[in-house]
This record gives sequence, C-alpha cells and structure tokens, in this order.
Amino acid sequence: MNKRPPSLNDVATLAGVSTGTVSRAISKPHLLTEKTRKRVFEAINQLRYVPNGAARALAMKRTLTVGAVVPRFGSSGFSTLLQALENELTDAGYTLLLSAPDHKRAQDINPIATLLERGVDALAILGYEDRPDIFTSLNDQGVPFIRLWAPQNSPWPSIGFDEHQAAELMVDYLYGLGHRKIAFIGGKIAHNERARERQEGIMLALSSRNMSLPSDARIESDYGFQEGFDAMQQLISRSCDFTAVICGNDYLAAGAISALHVNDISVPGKISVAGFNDNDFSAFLNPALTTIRLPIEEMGRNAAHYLLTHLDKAMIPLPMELPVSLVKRASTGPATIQNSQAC
Amino acid sequence: MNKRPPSLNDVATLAGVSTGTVSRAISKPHLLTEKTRKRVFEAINQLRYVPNGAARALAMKRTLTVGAVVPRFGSSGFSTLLQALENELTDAGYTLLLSAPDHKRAQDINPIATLLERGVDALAILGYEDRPDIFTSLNDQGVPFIRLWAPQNSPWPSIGFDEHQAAELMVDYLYGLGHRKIAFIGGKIAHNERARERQEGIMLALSSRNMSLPSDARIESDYGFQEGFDAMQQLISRSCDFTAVICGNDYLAAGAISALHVNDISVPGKISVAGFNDNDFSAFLNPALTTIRLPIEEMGRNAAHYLLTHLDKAMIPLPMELPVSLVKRASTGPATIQNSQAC
DNA sequence: TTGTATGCGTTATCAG
DNA sequence: CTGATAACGCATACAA
Repeated sequence: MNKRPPSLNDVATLAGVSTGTVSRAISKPHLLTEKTRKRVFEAINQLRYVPNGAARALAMKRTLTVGAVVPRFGSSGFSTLLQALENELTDAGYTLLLSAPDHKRAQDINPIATLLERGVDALAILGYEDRPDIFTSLNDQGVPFIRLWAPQNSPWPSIGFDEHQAAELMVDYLYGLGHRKIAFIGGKIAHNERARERQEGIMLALSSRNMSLPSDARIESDYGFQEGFDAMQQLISRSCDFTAVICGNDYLAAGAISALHVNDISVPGKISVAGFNDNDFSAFLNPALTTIRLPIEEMGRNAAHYLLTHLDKAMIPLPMELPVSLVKRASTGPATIQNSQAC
Repeated sequence: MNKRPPSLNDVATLAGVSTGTVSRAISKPHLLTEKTRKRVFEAINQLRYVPNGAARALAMKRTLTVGAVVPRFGSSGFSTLLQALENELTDAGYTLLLSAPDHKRAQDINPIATLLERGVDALAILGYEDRPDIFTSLNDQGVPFIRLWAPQNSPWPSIGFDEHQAAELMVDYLYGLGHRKIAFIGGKIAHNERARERQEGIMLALSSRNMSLPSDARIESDYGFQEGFDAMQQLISRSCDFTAVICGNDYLAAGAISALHVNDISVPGKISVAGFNDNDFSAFLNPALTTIRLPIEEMGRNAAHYLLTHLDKAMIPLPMELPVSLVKRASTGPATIQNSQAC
C-alpha cells in the first residue's frame, strides 16, 4: 500500500504548528522565531518531506520551470546551446522542460502546446521560422518567450548572431590567404533557416570580392561526417580547380578533411578547409581546420538572462508596459576566426 | 492588466455545461454525446483554453513528466541517449524534465531533489555511482527510477551494456589484424565509472591474449579532440613501438588521428586507430577509424520502456508487489564492431 | 449522459 | 510572529 507522501499538514502536526508556519519556514525563514523554525525543520527532516510542486504552482501561479523546444538535439550545436541555457536557469532556481521531437514526430504533435499544458513560466524556441502565427499567439497569451538562434529580421524577442558576418569573416580570411577559387559544402537549406543564411552569406561575401561559386563547386548535403566525406569525394572527382573549401558545419568539415587525407591531398598545404563551428568547440578543434567560432554558449546564457529578467518583471505586480514585440533584440558577441594552433 | 487565462469553469459557462462535463470532454470524450462534446470543443477553441497542468497534477497525483539527471550533456554521448529517451517518452505523452548541472554546480545543488519537487512520475539517472544512499532513498519513497549507462553490478533497476565485452571485441579485432603492441588513450577514471570499466576491460582483454600495456603506452586524459591530439603527440614522442591505438572515446580518437596525419603517419596503414563510439554514430564515422558501436540509442529507448511500464503499473490501483530492487536488469543489444567503409 | 460537490497540497490574506 | 481560512484549477465519486 503506497502510503501517501508526507504533506505540509503532516509536518505541521508533527511540529505542533500550523501549515502556514511551515510554508513560511520554507519560503521565508527570516520571518520565524529561531525556535519554531528549528522545530519545523526537524519535523521536515524526520518525515523526509518534499514540497509538492504542483500544489505550489497552483497556488503561486508560477512553476519555476522554463520550456525549451528545439528540433532534435542529439549531436548538434543545439545540445551545447541547451546546456548553457540549463546552467543559467538552474542557478536561478529554474528547471528546464525539454521538447525535442525529431522530424517525424514534430508534425504529429505540437510541442509548444504540450509545454504550455505542463505549465512553463516562459519558453525558449528554436526553429518555427515558417510559423509566425505561433509567436503571435504566444504574445497574445502573454507567455514570455524568446527565439533562439533566430534570423536577423525576426520581429519577436530573439537571440542570434549575424550569419552573414560570420560568412564574410570566413571568406575574408581565405581571401587574405590568397585563395581565389573557393568551394562550398553546405547543409540542406530547404527547412533550415541557418543553413540558408550561411549559404547566402557565403555567396554575398564571395561576389563582393569578385569571386563566384560555380554550381560544380557547391554541394548541398545533410550535416554529418559521412556526408562531408562523400561530398568532398565528389568535389575531387569533378576536378574543378578550387584551393579552399568552406563547410557548412564542423561535421561536414571533419568528413571533408578525412576525404582529402584519403586522397593524399595535404591540408591545408594544398587545399584549405574552413568550417562553421556549430558544435562544442573544445571537443572538435581539428588542427587542420580553420574554424569560425560561433557564440553558441553565449546565446544560451543570454537567452536565459532575458527570460529570467522577464520573469522577475512578471513577479512584480505591475503590468508589463513593454509590448514583447518591441523588446530589443538581444545580442551575442560577434563570431570570430579561430585559428588552429597545430598548423 | 494580465487577464487570467481561461479555466475549465470559463469553458463550462460558455458552453452551458458543467465543469465535470468539460473535464470529461477532454480526458474521456467517448463518454459524451456527440452534441455536447461538440459544444464543449467549440468553447475550448474559442477561448483558446489550455488545461492547467499543475491543477491536473494535483488532482490526479501524476504529472505526466519524467525527470532525467545526467552530468552535463552538451557534446557527449549523453545527448544522444537523452534524445532517444525523449522521443519515446513524448510518444507516450510524457515530457522530459532535464537536469544536467555541470561539474561545479553538481556539488552545490541536488538535482534529484529539485526534480522531485517539481514533481516527476519517474526518474532516469546517469551517474551517482558513489552515492548508493540516493537509490535506497528513492526506492524507499516508491519513486520509479532507472539507472542509465550503469555498471554491470548495480543492484538497482539499471540499463547498460558490457563495457568489458566491448573492450574485448576491440582488442580481438586488432589482434586479428596482427597487432601485438597496442597503446591506449583513455579518459580520466577518477570520477567516471565508464572510463574505468573501459580501461579495465582493455587491460583484461590484453592480458588474456598475453599482451601487456606498458605504462608508457598508456595515457589518461580528458575526453576531447585537442586532448586526443596532444596525447597522440606524446605517444609518438615517447617512441614506443605500438602498431595500434585504442581510444577511450571518439573525440580522443579523432584527435589522435589528426595528430598522426600531422606527423605524416598513415592511418591505418602504419598505425591502426580504434575507438569507443560514445557519440552519434552517423555524425562521426571517420573512415580512418575502427569504431565500437555502442548501443546508446537502444539504451535510451529501453530505459523509456521500462519506466513507462512501471508507470502504467502504478496507474492500476494495485500495490506494486515487485520490490524495485529485484527488478531484472534491462539489457541492450551487444556492442558491435563497426568497420569503416572507406578504408 | 450530465451535474454537484469534495479533495488535492500550497500560498496568501487577514486576524489575533 | 503565528494561526485560521479562502482561493488555485481540475478530476472524480456520487447523485440525478
């Protein structure tokens, strides 16, 4: 017979005080006499009392929980982002409710609705570029939220960085090294705003330096080591005369480098490889690779700060005079070139 | 002025029915007349009603939420594991509450307590090898839980795989290739049960084949690309005469391979590299690397199934006659050798 | 099939 | 400083 876990009431009885006192002992200890406080905590420990979050949430109308929805996070830069977000939230006493349905499931269910039902005080959302109605709706409902890794032009509270600038940085760097024929292995842009912006940025940067990206020097593929390997094999077999390759993310880059090695093409001696660094930097610093360090952790931290600020505001019983849609775009540090030390 | 979000009551009034009816319309639609059901849902849509999870949880004594605690998950195999767990739980209508404090924070706070307060129906726990009291306590409290990636000998409901067997597989494979001098770059074993088991397994497998691991052929380092690179540089400079290297995880392996390349040592021509594959397989299949495919996703799926089964049991108003501590160890498929196709 | 009433465990308000 | 007591929003047993 599962005996019901101890409640505030049980603690109160054991300590010989009222429930109100126990509640205060937990949330506002300074309001109690040394003596009663001690009595209460003794009872709490004795019973191994654990507060019931649901009841608290119901009474306080706050759950101390923040929801995050991202498209998949196993092995992608998203996990780094989420980790940073989680760290900051935890420090502030919040917990992260996660929804990361992979592609197939994303259509069936509505992760945001699920999170809202569970009761989150705020939301961090990655993706949904094609669903502006969702943000409007959240705004109408007064749910604090922020878009993660968002496109530059988002009308909603967003955090992100300038992918175009990152692309420019990269092209600049290679140009400075003397490269005039540059190939590009990018991610699929169909349903990926980030991949799209990256490609766009590359094209712009190239053309502004009077270079072009012939179609046989460009490959669009899924992010992945094997895909990068295959793509590079293709590029080689096409024998167009590039001297540098830009890769849409670091998995592609790592794969590409391997392919070059296998073909006995020295890197960066004969061909330079540069890549956007979606994933954890320290774990992936390939000495043969020039990497654009993207401010991903900063993004997570800033997102958390924005949300927490917003939540604290909400705690003060004042109407939030700032319409969410006008909140200034939070910003991260700029992307920077990361030179490998080993080459 | 934040107008209070619509409640069951509001819906009921608008639809001209009672709260009980609305409640049933949502959870047990089949019990209602076509007509009233329709009326109710119209009201729901009109008001954009979203059920209040806290209230529901309070009334039902279940939160439809599962907590997971892992030590850090940005860029590690843990993210793959969590993704698999999340997928399965989502399909079953559950949501994942995540706690992944990095090392520093793990000491300050108690993630498990936090999760329990938030109200989770069950827990999936990775780590805590040195805190048996925690599991005892959870068991006493009747909280369904499972240990993830657990050591073989855990007395609690656990899921994991045989690291020794994986190590043996690896050594076997290299032995079959003719290697007799094998080096090992492993993770730090101090606070990492998995790293410890891996090293142990390697040692056992080697000695059972009359090979040894001289101390200058063994390096213990943090998991990471750069660390693997550095470790391999060291091994090379020590000029001991190994012909193969086993790496504790794939970051180390990737770094090691890079170092070999930089030193113009052909892989696997001159030196073979093999590594445990903690991370997402498809993203990391390095053609120059022989990899032990670890059943990580299976682990996540099985963990979810175990928990869900346990939860369903709990839904049936029967006492759980099975003491948790005697539940059979769930198992995953065996680890398998993954040959690279490109070499 | 639907309505009514009570309980779930806390917090918060208001007296004392 | 502490004790009653009324919400909080929903599920459910029971009554109609």
